[in-house]
Amino acid sequence: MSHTLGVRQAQKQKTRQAFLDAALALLEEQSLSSLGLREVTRAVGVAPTAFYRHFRSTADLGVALVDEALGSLHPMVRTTVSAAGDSEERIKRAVELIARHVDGYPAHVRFIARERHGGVQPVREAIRDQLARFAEEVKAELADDPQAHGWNDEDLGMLAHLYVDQMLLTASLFLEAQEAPADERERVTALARRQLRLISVGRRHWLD
Amino acid sequence: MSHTLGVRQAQKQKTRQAFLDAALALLEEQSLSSLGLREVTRAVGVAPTAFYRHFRSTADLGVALVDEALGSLHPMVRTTVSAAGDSEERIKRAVELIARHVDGYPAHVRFIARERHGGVQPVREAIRDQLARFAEEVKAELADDPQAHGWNDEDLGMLAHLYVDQMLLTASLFLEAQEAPADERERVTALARRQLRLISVGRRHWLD
DNA sequence: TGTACATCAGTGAACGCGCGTTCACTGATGTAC
DNA sequence: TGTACATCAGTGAACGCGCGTTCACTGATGTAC
Repeated sequence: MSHTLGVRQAQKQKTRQAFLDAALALLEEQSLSSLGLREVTRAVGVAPTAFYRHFRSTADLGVALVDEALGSLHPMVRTTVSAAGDSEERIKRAVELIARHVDGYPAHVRFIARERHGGVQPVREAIRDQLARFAEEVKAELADDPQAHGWNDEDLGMLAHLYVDQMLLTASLFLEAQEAPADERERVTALARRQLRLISVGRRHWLD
Repeated sequence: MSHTLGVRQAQKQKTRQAFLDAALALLEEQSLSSLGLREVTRAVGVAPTAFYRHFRSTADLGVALVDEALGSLHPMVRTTVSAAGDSEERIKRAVELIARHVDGYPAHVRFIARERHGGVQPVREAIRDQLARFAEEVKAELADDPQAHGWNDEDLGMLAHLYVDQMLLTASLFLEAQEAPADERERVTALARRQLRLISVGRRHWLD
């Protein structure tokens, strides 16, 4: 038996989501540190004061956006790393999955790439923590691979971070490619594959 | 015989530099997209209207900062890549050079990391272009290395981009480490070395 | 070298505007009996 | 089921403030003769 929310709670959540959506849209063309409270409420269509019923500040809203954005990234990372098949096939699939995620959630990707090094400390910290959790997940996934035999914990962590950073950087390249001539997408795909291939080679001969 | 600037020109350049310095300092705690014109002039100690004698807008000032910041990065990149010695020694030296650059120009590093994916388009473009030039330089440097025998142009480009991104990411990790417990620096050093080592291994066996 | 005029970096007053935050409010939803 | 009261998401007026930009200005520096 599922817990049904009261009408009031449901409406509140709906408004909250409207704030998150509106903010994310506005953030395609600016940084969080310049996002105005009134700007967001205007986009949602409520009074400025309604904002305070949901968030203390735009920084607070930003932290909520981090959870939403990296939540959607979670399944992608898992699928990417655990993709089956031989090395070349896995690389192809991984890059494809990244491209598809960027197509599906461009604003989320942009937000994370932008605010990871952005001007709002609590948001930077939230992203750092979430990415660290990601890296841990990736590390666990890597440890299961027979190729990881003989690897120590720190080496696995290093590789996991390398993959996570590489994914994010590739995602942001795909994002830029969205507003570029059509062949840019293929250039990014080729580059990303090549880089993953080099990491694969390094991985294979790490213990030589 | 060197061309000496008139008093007027010299004073103007001095004020312009004061604008750049003040802006860079203010940008340690916010993004360019929220930097105010009056905020900068207040920090410099001139009237708000003086700003327009030097820049059209804060975005324009941002582009000027890109040139300054990546200008200072230039020598570092060259030295890092061309560092002599065997592989392990080169890696140690490279990571050390990055750490030293971050100590010397923390605000420059922060600015580039922040605005690379930031909310101001012309600045993003300026950074992208400058980093592309960097990658070209690194590529030329790599091509001179005997290890590059048999590598095609695209593979060299891929490796160059990988190094440039890796350098920037490492630099921004060192930056964060500045306001963390002392041993964080060593953790970053160890991680960066390990990652460069993996890239080295991949590079060595690329043509296997 | 001295004089008369041109240039132009920096000034200071003024403008209209949107900002974040406060406060007492309204009226639909929730709850106790 | 009906009634009386409590809760609380969203309102709307008001505030003081700093913003970007305009404009005519000043006075030191530069230039022509």
